[in-house]
Amino acid sequence: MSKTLVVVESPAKAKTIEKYLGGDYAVRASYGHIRDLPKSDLGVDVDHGFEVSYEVPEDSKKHVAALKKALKANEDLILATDYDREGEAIAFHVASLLGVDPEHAKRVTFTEITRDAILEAFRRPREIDLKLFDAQEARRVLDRLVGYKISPLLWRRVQPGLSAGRVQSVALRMIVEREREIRDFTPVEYWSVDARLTPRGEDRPFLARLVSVPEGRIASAPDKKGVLLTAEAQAAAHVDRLREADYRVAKVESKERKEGPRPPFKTSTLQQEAARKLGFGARKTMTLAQRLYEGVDLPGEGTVGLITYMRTDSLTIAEAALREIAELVRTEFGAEYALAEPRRFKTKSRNAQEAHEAIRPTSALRTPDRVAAALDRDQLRLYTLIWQRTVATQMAQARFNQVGVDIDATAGTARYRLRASGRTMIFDGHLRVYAEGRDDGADDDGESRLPELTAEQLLSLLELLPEQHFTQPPPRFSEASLVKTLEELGIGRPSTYASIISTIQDRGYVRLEDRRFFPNDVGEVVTDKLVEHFPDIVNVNFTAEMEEDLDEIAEGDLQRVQVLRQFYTPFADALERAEEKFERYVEELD
DNA sequence: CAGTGAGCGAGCTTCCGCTTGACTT
Repeated sequence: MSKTLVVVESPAKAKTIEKYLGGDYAVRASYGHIRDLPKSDLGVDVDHGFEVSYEVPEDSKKHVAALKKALKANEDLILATDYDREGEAIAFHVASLLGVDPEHAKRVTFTEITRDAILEAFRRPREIDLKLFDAQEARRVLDRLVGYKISPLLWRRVQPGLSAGRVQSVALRMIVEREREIRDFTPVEYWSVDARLTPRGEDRPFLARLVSVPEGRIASAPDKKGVLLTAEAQAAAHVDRLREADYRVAKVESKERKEGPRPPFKTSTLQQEAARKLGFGARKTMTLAQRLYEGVDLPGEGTVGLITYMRTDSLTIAEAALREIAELVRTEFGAEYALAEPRRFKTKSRNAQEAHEAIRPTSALRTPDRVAAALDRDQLRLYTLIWQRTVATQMAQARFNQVGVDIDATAGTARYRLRASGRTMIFDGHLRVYAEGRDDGADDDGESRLPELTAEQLLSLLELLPEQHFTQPPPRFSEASLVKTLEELGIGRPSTYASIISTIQDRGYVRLEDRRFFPNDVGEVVTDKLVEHFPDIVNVNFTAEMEEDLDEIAEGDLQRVQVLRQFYTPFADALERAEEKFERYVEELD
């Protein structure tokens, strides 16, 4: 019987797809990239059109051998690697290593692993997109040139074993510059005044904040417009007059506010939430997620993958999954929690390639309770987080009653205004299942319960509470906030976020203390040298500009060699100048 | 003659992005 060999990246994915495709197909995994530039040479001929030499890394040899063997046992080859730049390159390299002409190899792509999507995709194979492959190769070569040309300079002039790269050096620079902002920060003092009030003759106290004084509106912080209470004496003068004032409700504003759920998880937000809510590092989160993805033994079901692919930048949820979640919400929580139409989310991140779905349970019906016995404690905690976040995306908005109360305080001719706000939940909606965690440092918005109040109502003053504040320096990066910022800048990919964090620590550039990044001396020295000699490359916009060029290659508007030459000519000059001027760093580094 | 030490030379480190084990902490 003649069968067709299908190649994907991941063995777990291979298993699932094989199940959907049935007996005519044998599905095997490449285990990621199987061919790369050599480890110990540049592997790029910069004088001859940036020609590359590839080799199969030692660890990939067994996988290539397995694929070759599998192709012998089958008739045909279909490359079903991810629908993105890297996936296209893997397809190209697999074809060429298996002796199939990449120009005529059969290529199939899909963005969700569901039966319908797979079967549909296999109905219409296409060819490998050579322009997209060209863009990938340009990316690969550029990263190699940056990394392998600059790093040796650091070995000679700063310390052996150091490294520089398009991604890691920008990450390091952000940490170093943040530290300097903190060092240079001068706190500015300012004051606020709160009044504890109660309706006259009653005991239902609430807090209101002083928002304007006779001279004008108060600035809530030094960088805001208005009158700033800069010293205790200034606040005290107002407090003295306010002590004698008459308080009266001027206006009560009540409106309903609605709040929708957060989008489903992608790699970066999963890492952020797992850090906030569970205290997991990025590496730990990814290892646990990998286990959930690969699957666990469930009684009666065999080995089942519990979540979709965990290295993704997509917010899309498959239609079939949306239907299943909607059904679950209706039966589990009732019709008032359900949506008339599925809620869909669009990614805002630059540079997203969206080859996969969002991270979601493979079946919402596998509730955390039902899988608990098959998971260890941390796996279950992470699964629960993913399950809740996903289900919440298909639940009704939460509704709040938002009340704002303006209060006039009159002391002789002096007129003051205070404001109290409160919020009560009318309907929990999606919050019944999941509420996003807050970063520490996020200010409590001071919203609390207010008594029923009406305009013209008279109030009694119970207490005045002047409070001293100081402006705060920006916070040091955590793993999660670093990843978040990198993603916003389009730097790094879901598969590399955790390793970026490791690299800058392994090199001794930074250290984590109380889960915050602090730069070490060597990190500061390297950053200064790189900024001095390679300002264009350690710039947060460098990757974005590179991506634009890569898009043009993929569109066929530019050639790989043009982009590389345009990059390399000035880069080679900078290298030469750095070679002359980059002074050896002599001071003792620990 | 055996052991020591100075001096020399060779070889290594490194990128980003795709993927799992294998193997320590």
